[in-house]
Amino acid sequence: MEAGFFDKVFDVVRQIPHGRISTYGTIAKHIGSPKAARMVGWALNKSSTEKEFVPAHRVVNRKGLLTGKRHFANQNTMREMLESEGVIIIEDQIQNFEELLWYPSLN
DNA sequence: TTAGTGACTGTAG
DNA sequence: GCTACAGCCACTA
Repeated sequence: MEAGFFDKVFDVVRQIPHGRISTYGTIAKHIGSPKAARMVGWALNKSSTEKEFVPAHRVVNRKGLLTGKRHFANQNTMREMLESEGVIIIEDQIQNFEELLWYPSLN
């Protein structure tokens, strides 16, 4: 079995530390396809079917905007989960976004 | 099988 | 700074 694009995405996303965030492009680039950022979002959408929890709420677009919140059960879920981790969000926009941004490290 | 769609990003004007 | 377009891969109908 080879890890597909989705599996790689899940693996990277699960490495995001508590209270930190990352972006679709950063993850896609880490996997090897910077232009396939869309697929990262697609994978996260499917992540709800994964047995192991995937912190999809820690992944936002490059502006620090919660563009994926509408894919959660409730549109407040994503913000609430992030806030519970200490992330400050105002109108779907992550504050101190650049400081919280986490870059995947090569294992 | 083909066509359409999607939680995005980088480049160009 | 903004808008417009192309590229990327997988899934569904």
